[in-house]
Amino acid sequence: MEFSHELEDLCPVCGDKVSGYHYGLLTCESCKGFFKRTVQNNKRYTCAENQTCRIDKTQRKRCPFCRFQKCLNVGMRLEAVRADRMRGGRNKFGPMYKQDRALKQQQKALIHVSNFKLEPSPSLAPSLQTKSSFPGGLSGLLPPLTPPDCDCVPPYCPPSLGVALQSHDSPFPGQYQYTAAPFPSRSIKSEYLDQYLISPDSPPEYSYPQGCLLGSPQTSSLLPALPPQLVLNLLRCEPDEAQVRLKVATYLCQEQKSRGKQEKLSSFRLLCLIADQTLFSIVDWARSCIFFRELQVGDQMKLLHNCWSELLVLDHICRQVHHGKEGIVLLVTGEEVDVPIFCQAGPPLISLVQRTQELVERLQGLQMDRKEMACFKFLILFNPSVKLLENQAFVESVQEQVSSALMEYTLCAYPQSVDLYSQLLLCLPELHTLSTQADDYLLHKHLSGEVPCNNLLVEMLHAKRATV
DNA sequence: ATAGCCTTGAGA
DNA sequence: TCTCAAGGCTAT
Repeated sequence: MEFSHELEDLCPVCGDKVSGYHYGLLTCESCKGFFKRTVQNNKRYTCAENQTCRIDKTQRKRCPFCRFQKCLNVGMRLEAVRADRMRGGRNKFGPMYKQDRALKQQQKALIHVSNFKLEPSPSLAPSLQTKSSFPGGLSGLLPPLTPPDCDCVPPYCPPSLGVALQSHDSPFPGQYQYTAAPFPSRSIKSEYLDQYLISPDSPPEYSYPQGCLLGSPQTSSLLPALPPQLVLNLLRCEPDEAQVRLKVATYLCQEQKSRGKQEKLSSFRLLCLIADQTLFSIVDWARSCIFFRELQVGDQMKLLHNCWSELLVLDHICRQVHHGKEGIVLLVTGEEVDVPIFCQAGPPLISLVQRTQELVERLQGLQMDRKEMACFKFLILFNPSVKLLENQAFVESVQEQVSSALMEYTLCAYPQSVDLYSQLLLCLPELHTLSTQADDYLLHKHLSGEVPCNNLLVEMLHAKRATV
């Protein structure tokens, strides 16, 4: 399957071709060299603009400051640059590279056997195509062969938020046990920072260019500016995209298998299933989150009923912001779809897709990073204006804590963009509007019988309508 | 300064 | 011995 190659072959910093693992993750040769030069020579750059320069293959030379920031943001590791400049050999990251390779291989194999593609539906998208290489291939979800991986997936049970919240099992009990955390690039940096926080006596060779002036304990010494602990804690709660992708792909595979060869899903129904599964992963995420897990189930349900569609839209937007390919939407399954294809579905969806893309571009312009995304999710989840909360004061205090941690973080990490925090917050109303628009669209489709039943999406839709 | 290619060497 | 991610070299 081409798309997995495409995804793997792009440098997360500039989008150039990947040449191997360098300093913690797959990058291109030039960003490898740039990172090495910067760290070895302890270079300090400044940004002539407002530290939001877009870094791509053609523009990467223009602003080394933003390029280096991006290197750090995507997870390149300072400590992989050797202080003694010794050549050859292996470092401690070797096993992680190996594990990451194995995970990617596993994913590729699974997606390859499931051979799943968006199918053109006469009513929706007559020529729906993806970036994948199947010639006219969009031949439905299911492989003619039964992938061995699918056999271990238990039958799907009708979902319910209450059950999902109370159960300690995943919605896919026994499906995949991940004995070791995979190696997502986003977690590397936080791991590194955590480690650094624990052992401040062994600082990395490179320090962040700016010190943090705010008075949090960890930044009061000569240490480089580090994100507030709360932000790191929130980041640690983030789910691993690769695991979610694998879960969704496995489910789709199973679903299509039970459906049989004749009955193919329409593109819209397929997208509903994908959204449904994503929603499950969002509930799983919330359930395991700090703060949220301390709430009573009743409050948990009220909060989720209130914000599920915003979280779903945000999840989608995060993916697009970091994906960074103009005019192409990246699905949670890893599949890439051309934006115009969605527009064939008619005006309501065109407007939704366009507005979403505009918000994506706005956040890309602000170079929103994963820590800020993690804070956003909590700000949306912990909404104290939700009616009839048992513990409204707690919800309010979480929102306040997260919001001040986000402010501190933006000021520490991007001190030259003093209004970054407010610019980010200004995006929240648009996100809310988008999610409302998406709700309306979904309800309309549901009423015309186009949304699959036994669906968490539908349950949430009804629950939300009932409370409004 | 950049980036493509080359050399090195610990661990599998 | 082979692999491949480190550092090094050099034309642009």
